Amino acid sequence: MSIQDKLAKEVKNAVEKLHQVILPDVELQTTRKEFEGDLTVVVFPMLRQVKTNPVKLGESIGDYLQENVKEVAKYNVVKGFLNIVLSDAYFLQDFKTLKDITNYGSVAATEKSDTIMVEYSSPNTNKPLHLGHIRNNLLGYSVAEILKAAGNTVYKTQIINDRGIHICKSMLAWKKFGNQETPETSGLKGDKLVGKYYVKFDQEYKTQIKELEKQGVPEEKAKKEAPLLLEAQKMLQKWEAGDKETVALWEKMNQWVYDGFKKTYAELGVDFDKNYYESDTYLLGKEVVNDGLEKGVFYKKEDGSVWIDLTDEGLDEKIVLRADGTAVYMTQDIGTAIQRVEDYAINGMVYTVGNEQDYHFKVLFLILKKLGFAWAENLYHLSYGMVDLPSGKMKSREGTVVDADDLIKDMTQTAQEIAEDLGKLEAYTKEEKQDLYKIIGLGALKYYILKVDPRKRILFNPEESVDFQGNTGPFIQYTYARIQSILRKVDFDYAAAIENYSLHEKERELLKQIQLYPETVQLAAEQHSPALIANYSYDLVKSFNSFYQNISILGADSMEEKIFRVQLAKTVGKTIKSAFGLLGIEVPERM
RNA sequence: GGUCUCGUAGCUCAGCUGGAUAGAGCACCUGCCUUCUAAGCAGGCGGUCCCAGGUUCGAAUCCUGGCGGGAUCACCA
Repeated sequence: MSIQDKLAKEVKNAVEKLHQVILPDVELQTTRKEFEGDLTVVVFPMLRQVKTNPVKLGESIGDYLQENVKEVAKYNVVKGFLNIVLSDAYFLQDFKTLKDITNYGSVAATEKSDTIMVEYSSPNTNKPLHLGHIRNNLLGYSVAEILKAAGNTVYKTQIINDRGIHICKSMLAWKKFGNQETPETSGLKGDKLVGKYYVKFDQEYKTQIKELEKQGVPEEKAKKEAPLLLEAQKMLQKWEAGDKETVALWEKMNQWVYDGFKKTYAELGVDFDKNYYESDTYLLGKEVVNDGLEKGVFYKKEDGSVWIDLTDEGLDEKIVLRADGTAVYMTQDIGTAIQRVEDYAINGMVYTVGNEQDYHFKVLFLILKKLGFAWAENLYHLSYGMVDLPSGKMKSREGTVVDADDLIKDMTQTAQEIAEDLGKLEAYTKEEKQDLYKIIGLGALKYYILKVDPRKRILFNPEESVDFQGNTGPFIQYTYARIQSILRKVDFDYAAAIENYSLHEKERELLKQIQLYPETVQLAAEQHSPALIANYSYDLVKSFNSFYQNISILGADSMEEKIFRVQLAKTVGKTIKSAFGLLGIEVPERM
């Protein structure tokens, strides 16, 4: 039983004994820094049932606890707040077991655990990844890791949008203007090469529209009738008909893109257990829709299109199959969801997709529920805000994007400049340094993105580079490196548990912070929020640095102190590494 | 217009399942490297928690109504 549960129970006992009143529950919270104490009982709510003054009641409960609970050292009452000071013995005892737990903070999966598939990234195959994808990737990867740590079995996946008119645009432009250029001949990364032709298409398309307008064609009509667009549409039809040449080109160019993505994912440190391709799953969706039509979940309009009526739920009607029988976005997502459950026996899914699709997922989840799937109750749209630039929205077609590869390179470069300025790394080889710069640069970027609430939109200003000081990734990495440095210097055995020890205020603070880790992981999993882990890491590290700067570890007076403080430092290091692992951020042994 | 979402210090953000005097970082100002890594620590400056009502012993937090930003309401994905 946790100390919180134990205290809550004892407070109930106390009130029952002293006032013959049975409390429904007891509110316990961590004591605010300004007051002396570790845990605080809020007395106010009890006044409804116990007619007395809050200070007196608090004091009588405090007396009872001090006498009957061995972990309670003393107490004080301020207004209606009963502040409880826990004994050093309690903290030491707790730390004794905690310091040797290998996966501190994580819970192993059991038979009762959920099996959850986390979808993230899910790019189109016509252009390279940009900053928006980075946010998506980091969030999805991190939430997957957090769910794992919280005791779930997790599969990571992405759905690749490999079909549709947008791919045909790149293909057509390459065919027309590409002169058979390949990643090898151009030296361009595959996804960059394909993206180049996507932009090229748009430029040519716009030129054609202007020319048509000059000839007196209205803008709307020109947009629809530009020869290039018509040609792209024709290409899509050929693709769907299985035209050999078109399919071969499609395969070739998609492969270029996959090769490019592979590199970016590796740089970012994210991975997938399974890829799904839209071109594979959209047909299954159609079958399911037809089944649902028989069951009466959907209905057919006169023109043959299939719809679902969600007006009872406060939503609109939504199309699930076109009049010509072809699949829409929704059809494919229905099919994909069902395919996944068949493949992996999952009972829950997390979709990491931008908040512009809130409505889509609301509808998707409702449809799956109406189709009667039990697992539909356990679907979650991890919706996140867009990443905008000071100039506004990022648009691939207009070239106003922060490219993922470029950004990673820039961050590494900045890390290098700062490190060279500080000049602490002279002793290392070129390769070691380069690795370190990447770890730090990526640490800065990942932390910067993950520390904010996913729902909020991020304004990213490339001019003001991401910080490396204060509440940042490098700050936390630095503390980790510093701890490792201390551990390397230790020349005595520090395995023995310390008892009968009087805790320093800073040690006590730090211990309390360490104790919070497991519940933070659980909360982060419940809320699908890496930000909670990031903020926890920061608080822990602040606590440690204050401890580190104020009292000496290796220079402590007694051996007992030295041993205990080294144990503390080591445990903090372990916790930082674990927490950053959940964020997908590496920690360096030195920096 | 309907729906969803965000609004906290000059800037970036915590806090939001109601609790004490609203917290960090950046920026600005003061101190601290002959002793464990100063990417650090200690401190100062800085707030009508968008506004107005309501519920409550108690509201940044919950409810209602405004205001402002964003998203969405396609036989696009």
